[in-house]
Amino acid sequence: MLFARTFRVMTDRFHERLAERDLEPLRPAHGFVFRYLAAQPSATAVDLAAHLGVSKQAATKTVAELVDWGYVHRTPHPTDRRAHALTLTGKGQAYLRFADALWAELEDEFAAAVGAERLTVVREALETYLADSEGGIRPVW
Amino acid sequence: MLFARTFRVMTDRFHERLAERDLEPLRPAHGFVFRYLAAQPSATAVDLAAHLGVSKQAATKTVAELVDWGYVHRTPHPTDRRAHALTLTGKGQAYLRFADALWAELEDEFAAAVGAERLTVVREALETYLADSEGGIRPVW
DNA sequence: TGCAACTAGACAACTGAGTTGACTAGTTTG
DNA sequence: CAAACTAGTCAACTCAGTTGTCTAGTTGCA
Repeated sequence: MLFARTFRVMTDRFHERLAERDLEPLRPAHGFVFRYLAAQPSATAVDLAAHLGVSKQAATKTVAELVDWGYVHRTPHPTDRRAHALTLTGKGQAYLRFADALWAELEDEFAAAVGAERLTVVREALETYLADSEGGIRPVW
Repeated sequence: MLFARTFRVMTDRFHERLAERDLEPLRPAHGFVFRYLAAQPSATAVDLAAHLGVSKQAATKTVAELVDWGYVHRTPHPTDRRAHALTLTGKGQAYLRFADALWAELEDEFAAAVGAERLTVVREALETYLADSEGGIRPVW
């Protein structure tokens, strides 16, 4: 429950600050899309769906939104004529940088509240735990 | 992002184990309802809605489900003839104990992965951060 | 005291982010 | 080569929320 509540507080703050920027109605799930596409250039919608743990249709819908908004573009897939390769546009990359800065800000506040040493321990602990738990990640928010 | 992913992994595990018990289709949000009602006997649906950060109608729906499933019951409100006081049934309390045990199990596994000392630090850090952030909590899951 | 303003819960219609099903055209494999 | 599989698209559907409305109950103030 502690994790849940902490996560909630941080996410709320993230989204409050995001809302101040008057961007498109980006959801937390979009964050995972951006990150995945940044890490996997030329991913397809089906790849993304598997990664996100949703149906291909849901992934395709999300991608369509991001394409409409100018964050992602679709190019012909190098080897499969049925598929599109999805890549972040410059706007998408700029958003990712902005989001990273925002999360860094929130972590700074966490450090201010609990101490930088503790934050370091927390980080290490979480990284260890996640290394031990590798698998697909699906956003819950 | 670390928080998000950690949270996700733990929640997934919680719900996998919950599914093994063949209970009603309880959602993560229900967890918050149980806890709130345990802490606030005689809460009303509107109280719950405010706490959860949802509309009164959404809260009422959720309560109706839990009433149907036997976890919550409604009694006349002591002072307001329009309202119902919501309380956990024995079944509701038993579920809460079970859920707590399950979270404790997950925390044990966390400790096994990262060390009990680190878990303690993590706990303290999160509690400090939350104490600094008090406000309504709404489940994101 | 009476009345305007407010409010709890219920009912209803709606939204949107997912789901499943179906289909066509493209791909893989034996 | 053909059967089996699959990417993306379209469509219908689900469900956990939303907003709007309404009636009866409550509060506060003149």
